[in-house]
Amino acid sequence: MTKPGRRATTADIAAAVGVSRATVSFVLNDTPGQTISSDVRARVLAEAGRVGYRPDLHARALASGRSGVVLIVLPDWPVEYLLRTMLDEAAATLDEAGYSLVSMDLRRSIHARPLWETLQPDAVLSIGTLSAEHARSIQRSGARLIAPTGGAEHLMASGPMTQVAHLRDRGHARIAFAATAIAGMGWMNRGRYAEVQAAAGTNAVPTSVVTADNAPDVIGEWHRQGITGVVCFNDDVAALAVGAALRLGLRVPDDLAVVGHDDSPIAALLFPSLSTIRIDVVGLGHHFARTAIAALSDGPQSEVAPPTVGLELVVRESS
Amino acid sequence: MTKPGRRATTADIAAAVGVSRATVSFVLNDTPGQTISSDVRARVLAEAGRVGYRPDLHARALASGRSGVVLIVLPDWPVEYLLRTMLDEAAATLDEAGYSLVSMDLRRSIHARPLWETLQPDAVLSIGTLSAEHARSIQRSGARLIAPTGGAEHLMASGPMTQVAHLRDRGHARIAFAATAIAGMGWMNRGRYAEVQAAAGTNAVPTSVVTADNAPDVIGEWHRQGITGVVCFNDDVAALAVGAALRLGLRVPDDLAVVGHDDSPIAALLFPSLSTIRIDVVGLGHHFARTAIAALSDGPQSEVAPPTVGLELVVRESS
DNA sequence: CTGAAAGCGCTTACAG
DNA sequence: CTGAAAGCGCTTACAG
Repeated sequence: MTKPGRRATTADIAAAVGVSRATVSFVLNDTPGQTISSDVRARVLAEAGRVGYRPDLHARALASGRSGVVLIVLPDWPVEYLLRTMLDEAAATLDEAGYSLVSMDLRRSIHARPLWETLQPDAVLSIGTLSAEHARSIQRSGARLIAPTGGAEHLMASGPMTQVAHLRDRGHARIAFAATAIAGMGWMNRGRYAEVQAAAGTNAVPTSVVTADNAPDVIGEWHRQGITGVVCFNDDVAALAVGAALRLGLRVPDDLAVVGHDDSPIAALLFPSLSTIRIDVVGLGHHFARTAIAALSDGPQSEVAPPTVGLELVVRESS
Repeated sequence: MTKPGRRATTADIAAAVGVSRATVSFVLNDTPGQTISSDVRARVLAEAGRVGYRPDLHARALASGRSGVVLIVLPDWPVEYLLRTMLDEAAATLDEAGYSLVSMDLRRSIHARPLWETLQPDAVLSIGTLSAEHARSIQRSGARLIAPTGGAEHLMASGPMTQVAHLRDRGHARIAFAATAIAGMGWMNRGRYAEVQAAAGTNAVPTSVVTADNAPDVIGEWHRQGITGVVCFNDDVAALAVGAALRLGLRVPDDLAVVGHDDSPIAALLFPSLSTIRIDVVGLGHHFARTAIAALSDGPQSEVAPPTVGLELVVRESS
């Protein structure tokens, strides 16, 4: 353990083995293009193991100019369970390439400084749409900014299509779209609604933001209008729609069929359980990681093809 | 902007102002115990602003031996919505003290290296119980390990007490405890159950892990035994219990009262909505941050008093 | 009270 | 093919 209370450094190893620090660095990093005698290599490795050598990451980052950290900025979407799985996959993929993934979300309290300022990552990967100010701030920090063109939200455009098609299959001609009341989701509501209209082949699809307070009124009104199928922004909204229908004495799915989105944990828990759209988050995570790795590699800036996000209809009791 | 394509350094500022780099550092960091003429101070600040100076964090960390990063290891608990709010508060508190908070959870894929190895944080704050191996790994990384004595789970011991008291108030003499099937929560199930028994004043409290599959059987059996009140591990379990009761044709809360725990988002969404226990996560977050700051401060290692976690009963329709 | 100098622990062009 | 030397951008004891 060399000197007590101090971590071993490359200098310690170099001195013990009787080579230069450069050689130690080459061996430890498997630097390509270096020819180290297998004897020296073995002795360096042995000594490193003996003293429990652990490189100082800050020194390495300072010398190499790369921190090995990729920061991912999570969108302000109410889909944490989805993001988790996606992050797991992205982290694993990045790890194989020698990067470690740190995640943050933007809706932190106002005082805390964004992590790209305090972590100095090599790259910042954004899932959702970034404000111009944040984008500038990231550029200024020196990190490479990687954001999917148009934002990741467009990746799931086929969700509403699938929802509508399913209700059609079930024989529901008159449908409505239930939007979320979550702040900041307005543009996403509109995007989904537009998809629903396109899939339904008409602009005359009733729509409303559905909240715990207004759900009975909205659902009741739709029922009176002859609506028998409701496409929901997500499973939380679907839960409200189903709850309201039940309170009104309607049968689900007989009087009103409801389809959620995201296959959130509550979808299977509810009674009746929710039909919904499951997203291939593993594929998404893998794609984001590959995008970051490609952008960080020295080669010519290869454009990364937009991913094909797998969406799958999960049929349960509510439809 | 000094030289194009390169960030300004303290050397650039020092040269422009005509002072040493040390002076620049003293001014920029407001280093106590230094006497800098206000003229010099102003000129350094002005130049720093002009060139948009941003310190290199890796260089700073290497020189100072402190990274300014606190890593918080999230427990593998199914309470993400709670942790989020707690993290917000902890991050804000740490930020004021000059630290930035990074969070990770342990159930990442096996290949990804833990963040304490790749980030070299000053401290690692653990919320839940850490495996001995992880604890050793953290120590080895050089980070200061901060873990609440006995784990944070003990902080909420009074939750079950409140649940039981509430059902008693509602006139339910015969109660049962519904445990969660989530892997790794066994010890927490047992802890909660022990609390329930203590609060009920008897060891004869029926208990069972409740899953989507067995819920109707379990609830039906309890009903036949004369149980009228169910204390649940959390709101997800409560949702299962309520759903099962409804499927069996029981009225909630008339035939069976159910109390959840955590006040998760679904608690208010469900029909009937769930009575539950709300946790003062803001207070918790603040406490964890203060603990870390105290541990990191140079002063004598002051023992941090265990926090008083506020728990509040939220009465809704299910009880 | 001030600032020149040493040093933090690495990496990597470059000279041998 | 090898390794001595310079350098990354800061901080901070220490000498003036």
